[in-house]
Amino acid sequence: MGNGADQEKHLDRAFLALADPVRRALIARLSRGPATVNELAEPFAMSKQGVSKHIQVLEAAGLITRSRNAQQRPCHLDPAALEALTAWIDTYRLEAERQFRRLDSLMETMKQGEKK
Amino acid sequence: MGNGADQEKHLDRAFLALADPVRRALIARLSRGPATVNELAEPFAMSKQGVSKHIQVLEAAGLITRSRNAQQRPCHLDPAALEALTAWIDTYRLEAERQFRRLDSLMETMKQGEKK
DNA sequence: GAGTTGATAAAGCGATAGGTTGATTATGGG
DNA sequence: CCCATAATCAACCTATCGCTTTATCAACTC
Repeated sequence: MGNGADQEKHLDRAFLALADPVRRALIARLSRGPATVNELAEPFAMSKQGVSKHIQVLEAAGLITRSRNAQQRPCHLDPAALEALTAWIDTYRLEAERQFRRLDSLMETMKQGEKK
Repeated sequence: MGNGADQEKHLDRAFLALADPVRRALIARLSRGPATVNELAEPFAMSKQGVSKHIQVLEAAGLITRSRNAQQRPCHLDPAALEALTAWIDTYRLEAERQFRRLDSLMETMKQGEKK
């Protein structure tokens, strides 16, 4: 075990974490620097507990890490975790683009053949 | 309307579409070329209707498009849709990395100050 | 036009995501 | 020690997700 299923679970959690406007807004905020739960919750028309849950989702997905400063537990965005996601997407985007180019040149070849 | 809420909804759908191992496998398959529902469903221990639903999720998210060929409705991966997602992620990843570098050079400056 | 094949629609079901409120746990200050 | 602050836990509710089975639609074949 732990072969690829864990990776799959991790991708599940990471992409699911991005599939929510509140969590994306949290990420946007955290990209500009660390912040506490209270700071993160302030702009939202939502209970602090609700935001705290969103933060836990982001943490479980590995997209953010947390430190400690007295009672506060500041959140930090992890760029490497984001990069892992773009890497996954790009694998298949690039493959698809390669296939398209292959098809294009095939059609070009066929068109040349017709002219003869 | 249509200001930014639609974009948010679109990102919701797109990232949610990626947050499932079956749908990611479908994307992986489609990156190597178009395929019909039957072809896509074949490798899965799941009803064809189940796979069809997954495909509809991918289509609603704009990640794939569909054409028509007799009774078949082949699926095609849309690389541009994938690129839009990496673009969103990279916006915040790059910003976060910029902030880290800024912090690093600040700490470097402070260390130099101490030496004096 | 009757049958066949590819794909979807509809309805139902268990699991879980996302939100609330109220109680509880740390940590620090006076 | 007592109190305030930061954050989480626990229980609960509703909506949605993922999947199944049954029935239906759409396009071709003979």
